[in-house]
Amino acid sequence: MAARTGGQGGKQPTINDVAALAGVSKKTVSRVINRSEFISEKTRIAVQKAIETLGFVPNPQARALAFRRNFLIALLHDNPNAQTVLNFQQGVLDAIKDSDLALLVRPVDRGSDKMLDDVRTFLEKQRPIGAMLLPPISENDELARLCEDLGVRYVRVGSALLDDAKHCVSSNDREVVGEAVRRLIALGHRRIGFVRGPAGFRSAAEREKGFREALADAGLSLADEHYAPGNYRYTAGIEAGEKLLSLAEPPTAIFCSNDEMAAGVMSVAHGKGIAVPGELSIIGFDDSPTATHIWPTLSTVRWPIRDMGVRAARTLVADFLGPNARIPEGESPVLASTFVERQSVAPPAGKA
Amino acid sequence: MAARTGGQGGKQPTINDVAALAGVSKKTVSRVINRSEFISEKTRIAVQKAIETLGFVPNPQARALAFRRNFLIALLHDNPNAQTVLNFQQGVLDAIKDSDLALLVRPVDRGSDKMLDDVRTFLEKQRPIGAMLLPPISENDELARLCEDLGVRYVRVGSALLDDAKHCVSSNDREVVGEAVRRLIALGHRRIGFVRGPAGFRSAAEREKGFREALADAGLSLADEHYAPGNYRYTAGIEAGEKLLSLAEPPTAIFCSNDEMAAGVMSVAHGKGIAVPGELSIIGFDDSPTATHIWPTLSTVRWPIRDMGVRAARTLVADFLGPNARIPEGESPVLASTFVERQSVAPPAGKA
DNA sequence: GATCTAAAAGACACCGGTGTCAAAAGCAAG
DNA sequence: CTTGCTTTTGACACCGGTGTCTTTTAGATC
Repeated sequence: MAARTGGQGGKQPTINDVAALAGVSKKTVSRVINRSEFISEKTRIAVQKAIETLGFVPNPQARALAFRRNFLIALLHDNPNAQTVLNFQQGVLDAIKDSDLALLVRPVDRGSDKMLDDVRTFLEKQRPIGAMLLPPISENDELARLCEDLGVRYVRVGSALLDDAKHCVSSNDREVVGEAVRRLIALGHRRIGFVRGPAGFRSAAEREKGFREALADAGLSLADEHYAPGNYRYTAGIEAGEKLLSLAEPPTAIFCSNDEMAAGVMSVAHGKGIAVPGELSIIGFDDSPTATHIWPTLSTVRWPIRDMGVRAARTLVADFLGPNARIPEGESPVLASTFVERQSVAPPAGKA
Repeated sequence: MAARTGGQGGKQPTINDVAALAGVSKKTVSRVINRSEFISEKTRIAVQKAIETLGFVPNPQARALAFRRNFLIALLHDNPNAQTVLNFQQGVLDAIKDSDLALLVRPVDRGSDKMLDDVRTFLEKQRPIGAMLLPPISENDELARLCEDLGVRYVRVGSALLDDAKHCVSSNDREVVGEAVRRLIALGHRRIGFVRGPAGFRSAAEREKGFREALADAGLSLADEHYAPGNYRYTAGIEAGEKLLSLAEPPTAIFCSNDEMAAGVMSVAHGKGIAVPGELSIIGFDDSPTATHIWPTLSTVRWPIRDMGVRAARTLVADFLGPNARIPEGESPVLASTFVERQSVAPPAGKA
């Protein structure tokens, strides 16, 4: 509600204007802006008034230059899943809303051999305070080292601990996948198929581990023929569905490493006239919008991605976000994913 | 492939270091950086060499300060559709990839009464060169005026011309919706339902116009009972589906103003045992990932959103993007949407 | 009132670039 | 070798803030 100057593209007032109006030196104004404690209440109020009268907003470039530090944090991602990126982004923005920070978004191409150079140039140019690395690029150790070398703070977001807690935000995917599988087993499923994520993805490996552990705990194991590779794409789900559902003894339930592939499996089932969930239960992972937009709605694992965005921002720049953003010493960087049961899961045929 | 300094968080070289190494004044280095023409080839080469030796990267904050202009462009959005935002973002990044520009992302809450103040503060703080407004906030005239007042360039992205060509990028939604509807009519459909987008959205109005025009051209009209309101959400699609498919004489085809609502209508059809496309054809709008992830796959209108991102960036800052980013005088700011036919469309029952 | 001390305010250089304008260098013509 | 002009280069102030150090002010004590 600060009073405004005329607008009309007129020049923004500077710290000098404020100083002149308040009848103090610019350094004093600077002290007020930065909440210095060595300033008398009377002066502070006078300066505040001048600031409001002029509608003064400190120039962040000048501050950045003088502070030798930019009030920017960067989000680096190479993500096939738009919703995830955007939700995370939203969380970060929630966290930095009332601060002086702004968010810079930078997609990177992990396939390119110039990737490291690109990121280096970007970081050298923009000099953000810190960078947040989303999976799968968070799994790249060279990238983390690069940040370290450049003096840029970083946080790696992942499905498992990738680094020490100071540089890490993750979720307990493995356990929750286990929970989902135990649910299938409890319903009576014994032949449970698995569609894997792409090789080289930590998230894919974690989900597979959780899956196998849960089977093993129940004295079951994953038959080779019930295993399908994948790459997190819909088409891989189609292929996996074709493979698993053409078997003489097809699985009665299939766990897919993400929702997109689950949607692919489901459409193969529809095409073959296999009822979901009557004859086939399906579980996905991500709780993407697709999960609720397909029919029947998909049971899946919800990743606390927005909260992870908040947490990542706090981990990175708690010191810029005010006292209640501080993360208590020793607090775990692992946030809880949850299994969300929807229509796509039921007891196997003949067990209802 | 520039040679690197040691790294290790050591200080970045500055323009002074380069000048010293090359044995010239810093102003001369500045000329090289900015490709000034008043410089001899010999000096230029010497300076270039010094730059490469040191791995010098100009400090953008200092430049921003001296130029009185920040090398940032902002993307303002309040968008329910993550994929759209991200695709657009990607297009913008394609366009600015080899430039000095960076992208700042800023979601805004169009519901909040502080929205204008928030945006104003943001723009005053960051002082981007320009801002891109995505729908629906692109339809807000006050926001455009605010940019104007603050001397921030702007581009409004929309489904129809919202402003003069200098401030506008749009797509020809109306015509393409017409094309889709004509296709339905050509297949033999006569009872065609319509699910509308939210009131106050220009895009929703455009789609409805296109729909009604095409019907009218064929001598048909939209029966009141075949009309359902909506808000672009899946649940609205469910409600619309319940309404339209419970009629004594339900429509044989339904046009939905976006894919999400189409997915809702489709799941109602599945639930009622109505075959898609055998007994009901469905068309959506957006070509979101959902469109290909549901079964049967959804016919829809593809918005050239990534291209619109490229175009928006060029419209905004062609002068920063090199000569081939210039938009030829008089080129239309309207990009072509296309009708994408998939499985969800067929002749009406009994007409096969 | 004089003296001492701590708190508050200011002077001035500096962050790393660019703009302006003057000086130097290069070159052709006289 | 001058002169006159154009091209190239440099000196210096400046963009709008902050850091450091000094000076001023206010209050306490004698």
